[in-house]
Amino acid sequence: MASRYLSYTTVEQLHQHIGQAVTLHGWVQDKTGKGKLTFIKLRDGSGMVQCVVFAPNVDERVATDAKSLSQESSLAITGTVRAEERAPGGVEVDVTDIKVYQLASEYPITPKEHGVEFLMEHRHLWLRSTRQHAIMRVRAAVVKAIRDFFDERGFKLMDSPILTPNACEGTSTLFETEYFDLGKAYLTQSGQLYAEASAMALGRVYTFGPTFRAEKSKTRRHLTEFWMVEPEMAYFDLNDDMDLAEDFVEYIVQYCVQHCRKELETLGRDISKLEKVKRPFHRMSYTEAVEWLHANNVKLNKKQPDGSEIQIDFPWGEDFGAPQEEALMTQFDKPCIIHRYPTEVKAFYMKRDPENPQVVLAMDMLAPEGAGEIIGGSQREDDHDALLERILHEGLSQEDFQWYLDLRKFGSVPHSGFGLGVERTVKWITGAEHIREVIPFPRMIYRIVP
RNA sequence: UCCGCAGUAGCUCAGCUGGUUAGAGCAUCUGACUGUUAAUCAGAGGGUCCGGGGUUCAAGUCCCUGCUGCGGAGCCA
Repeated sequence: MASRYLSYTTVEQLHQHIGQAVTLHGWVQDKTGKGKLTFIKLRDGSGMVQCVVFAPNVDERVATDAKSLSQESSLAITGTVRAEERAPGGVEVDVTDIKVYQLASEYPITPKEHGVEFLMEHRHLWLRSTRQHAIMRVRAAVVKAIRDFFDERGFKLMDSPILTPNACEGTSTLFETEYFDLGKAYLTQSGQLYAEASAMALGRVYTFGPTFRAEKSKTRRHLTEFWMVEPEMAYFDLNDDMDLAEDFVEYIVQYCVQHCRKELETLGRDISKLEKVKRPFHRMSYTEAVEWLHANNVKLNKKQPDGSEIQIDFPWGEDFGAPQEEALMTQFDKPCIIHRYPTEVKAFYMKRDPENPQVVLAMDMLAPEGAGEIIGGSQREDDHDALLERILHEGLSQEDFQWYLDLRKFGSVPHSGFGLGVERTVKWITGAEHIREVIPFPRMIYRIVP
């Protein structure tokens, strides 16, 4: 592709240049030598290629430069592209010239193994490693799939504010900051309420941005700062919402299968499992799920007042924890939507099921292979008085939510939406062990550096 | 926040029932080698045994305490 600003070749394009002279710009991923031969593994962001320097064939200066190269030194390499069966990418470069930009010294991340703490402290450098490189490319593909999916279906991007005056859901803890003379402001934990207002203006919208939770969660599924995409649709009921969520997740996964095959192979991901992620997904109500837990003897660990733990039959009305969700998903090899949860465990803005006021029209999507919850959504309460009653019942301030209540006074309609956690989705697709690997610079309860 | 585990060379770790000079591999530096890809071979340098206190003739090892990190739970996407 001709370009005004890209005057050099990238590793990705090398197979189109066999037999030609090219100049590559990148970093030394690794170097080995054998006598008069020096092998430089060059990484340039698009991929990696081995470059071969044979001392008798080049200037003495080039041979010396090649020998002096250290891991992560930056350089430009000029040479001839040659098809090479032994090379992983099928090509090698016979070097004729080297221009060193900077010689790195004592790069801390070696080709050997490292501990998590060490790698996290060097996250800014860890991102250069093959595995992290592959994960970040999948992440970029997931984000593109998300945008394409909604943009191609007539949804409008309507970003929600990050600084907010109050909580969307009373439960979670919020990051707090001073806001001039207006008192406290909080970092958003969901753009949903604003997405609802946007949907009443534009019909079908989505908001996409970072969200913040000051919960002291310490698990491999939690970050304090994570990205969430939240579509909101006027005139959608819960079934429409679930259908859309299904289409959406199928689209993202299949997009990655198609466009990130190389990356997924690098990660050792079993792609056949992702290929199975096609509609229809499984669906069951909360009540059916509880019955399944009973039938399969999955118990709930309950803490006693004296601190000891006992196992009891899972009581209807309790929210599922990670052990229950994991048990439920063992039977499925594609996602499962669980719907109609008990009113008490869900947020105030969810609409009660007209057929059973004990439950709300909520739905969560659980991903297979232990990935857990990736989507939470619901049909929203569209009746002014019912919503007000829920707000007061939760002990929330009517004044804070006046603008939100207004949406039910001026042309209220049935509407629904959901939120998908980008990092949880990338974690599932890449098969990463821990969520900290799937965002460039993770923010966690005990880590904010780098 | 609660429960459990760990901290020894730049990195990953070993170090027995407390015992005299603290170990390996990788990384780094020097040298050899025309096909390496976690190269190989020969050599060299490299330590506040997490901090503080205690027990003991003697502590990397035992006890107390603090700090840091890891795994899990709860909360959630």
